[in-house]
Amino acid sequence: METQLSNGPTCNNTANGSTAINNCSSPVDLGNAEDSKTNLIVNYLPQNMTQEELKSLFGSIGEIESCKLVRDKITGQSLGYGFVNYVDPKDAEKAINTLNGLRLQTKTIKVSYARPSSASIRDANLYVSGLPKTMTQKELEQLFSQYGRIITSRILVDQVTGVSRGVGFIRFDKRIEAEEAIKGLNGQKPPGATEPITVKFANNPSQKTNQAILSQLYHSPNRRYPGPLAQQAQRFRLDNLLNMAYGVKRFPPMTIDGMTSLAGINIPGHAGTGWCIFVYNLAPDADESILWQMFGPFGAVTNVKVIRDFNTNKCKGFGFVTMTNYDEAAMAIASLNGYRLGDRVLQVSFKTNKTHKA
DNA sequence: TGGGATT
Repeated sequence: METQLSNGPTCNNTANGSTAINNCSSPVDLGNAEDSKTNLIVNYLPQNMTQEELKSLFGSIGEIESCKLVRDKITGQSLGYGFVNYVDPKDAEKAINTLNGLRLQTKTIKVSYARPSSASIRDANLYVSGLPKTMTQKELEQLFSQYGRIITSRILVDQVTGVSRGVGFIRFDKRIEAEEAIKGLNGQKPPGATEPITVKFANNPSQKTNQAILSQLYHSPNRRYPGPLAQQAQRFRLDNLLNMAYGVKRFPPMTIDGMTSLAGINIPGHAGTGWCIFVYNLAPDADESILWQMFGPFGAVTNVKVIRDFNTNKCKGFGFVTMTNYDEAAMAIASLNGYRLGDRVLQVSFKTNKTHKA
């Protein structure tokens, strides 16, 4: 077993082999008085963000009527967006003004009014390939805007060079608009282009998630899970992120649910606080951040604690991590037990009732 | 040949 957190806390990476040019158009105003002015959709959430963290963040603005993080029905993985419905429309507006564009980890979240849920707005996302490498996002939108209202657009670029990969996405307001755009533009040459473009419906996001999960579960040799570990090693939880956000955004202090109240982790196997994991053979200078970084990629982590000597303040060699979901905790244990951190091989298991005296 | 916006 040689799973490695190769670059440690500062490991620099992005999710895949490509990144996108600016994908955030500004939140749209509601043209329809019947539309809700309290219900928001929040996009581009970090993969690991939990519903509770979403609620904590948006609850700092005002009273929330309901809040939902959208998850894959099968795997439970976050699909990276959610809904926040406020009691007061003024708070919804304030949340857009305050939180839209907030950077969380590698993401820049987008906060906008949710459109009324309707079958007509589903599956309205197009995959476009064969674009001229010189085509900008604005030009792409101009090309497609004749077919309807564009909700989002994006052009994928090479991660290293920043050059367009000739591939993009267009999300229309309505599926019927997307259908018309396919009819009108698939196989056509854009103005000035030498090659025709391909326009088709994009894949469904949850399918990809399922593939990724299955790949992690069944196709990784030797119980290694390089996806989450290598790609998401630098992920921090909401409290870290909010500290960063304070410097930029200035919203009122808040309590992070389930984090400040979970200091007493010594209660063995205590029900209701999640699954407690014992981590052994940490270095004397280990701190909480390394635990967040190692375990965060596997799912919802509510608490970490490094046990330190009272006098020296050095780590006694072990610590604890609490995770909300059993399967995520089990995955973390399977992946991280035997993991080499520096010159130490960690032992990771569910916490038992043993006492560990050092 | 590819990000992730409708509960």
